Amino acid sequence: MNNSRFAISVHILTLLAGANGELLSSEYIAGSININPVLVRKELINLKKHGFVASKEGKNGGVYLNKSAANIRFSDVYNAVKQSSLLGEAKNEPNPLCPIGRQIKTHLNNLYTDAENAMVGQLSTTTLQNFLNQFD
Amino acid sequence: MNNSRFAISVHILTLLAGANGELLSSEYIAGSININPVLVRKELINLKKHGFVASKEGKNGGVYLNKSAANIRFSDVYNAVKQSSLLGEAKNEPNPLCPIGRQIKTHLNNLYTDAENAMVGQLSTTTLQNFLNQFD
DNA sequence: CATTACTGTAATTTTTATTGTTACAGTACA
DNA sequence: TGTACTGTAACAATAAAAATTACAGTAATG
Repeated sequence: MNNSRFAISVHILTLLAGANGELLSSEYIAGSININPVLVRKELINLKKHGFVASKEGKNGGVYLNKSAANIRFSDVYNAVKQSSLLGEAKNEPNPLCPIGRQIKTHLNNLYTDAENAMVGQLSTTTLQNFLNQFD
Repeated sequence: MNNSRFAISVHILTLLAGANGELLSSEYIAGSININPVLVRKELINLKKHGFVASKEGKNGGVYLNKSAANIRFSDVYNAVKQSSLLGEAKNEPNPLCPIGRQIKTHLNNLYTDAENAMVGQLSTTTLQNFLNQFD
């Protein structure tokens, strides 16, 4: 994860889970996170695509949770948001003439996959509802 | 991890582990990874600081592994290289007036710590020697 | 003892990624 | 028909990463 998209998505979902079905505007959400509303709307596109939230356009519109918080695991959020490899991808193309360079991408990918699976397994143990319950 | 430092460190260590004590120059290493030699040298500073490698200055100098490959676990490498939070830190400061915003950093940090621990646990199951053995 | 081949490191530039901003079309309520 | 939203595109600003240049320091070697 190179950017703060996971944190932003979790923040959005937590706000919505705490709103009890009430619609929240991207302006309001952005105010809580303290980022630009357009960034929130961009992130919402992705959260909608994955079925976590739905929105209502027009006046008095806004966003709401489209799935029960107890049925949203953090592994789901992670998978919805992830884009790049967990441990960072090398941008270079290793030297194919070097016996190590030639094969390292393959072996690194396997290593990364195992590491990521372990992490995702841990994330799957917590739901949005669990998370929300921690707030006073 | 925001950049490819983990991959670069692993690549360096794998080359050295395969070199059987022979000194490798940063130029040679950079050639295998296909990055700038200065980046290699910078990364070597860190690997030296953590005792994985040692170097010899001057003509015919170079770098060598300072620890047996079987005693270097990937979790050690990860810990030596890591700098930022695994899942990405939000740069913003959430709104302290919002009940969610006020507490989310704490709860997110706990979540991140658990996730990272799971991943590091997995990384600790593989040594540099295991990794090297996978190469033809 | 000068030349050569390295490491070590600082300073700077270039490139790429991320985040923020502006602008405006589309939608729905009142 | 005005107002308050979402949805998006285009672009600008900022930050982070990577590459480059430059050179001092060190050790082998003829």
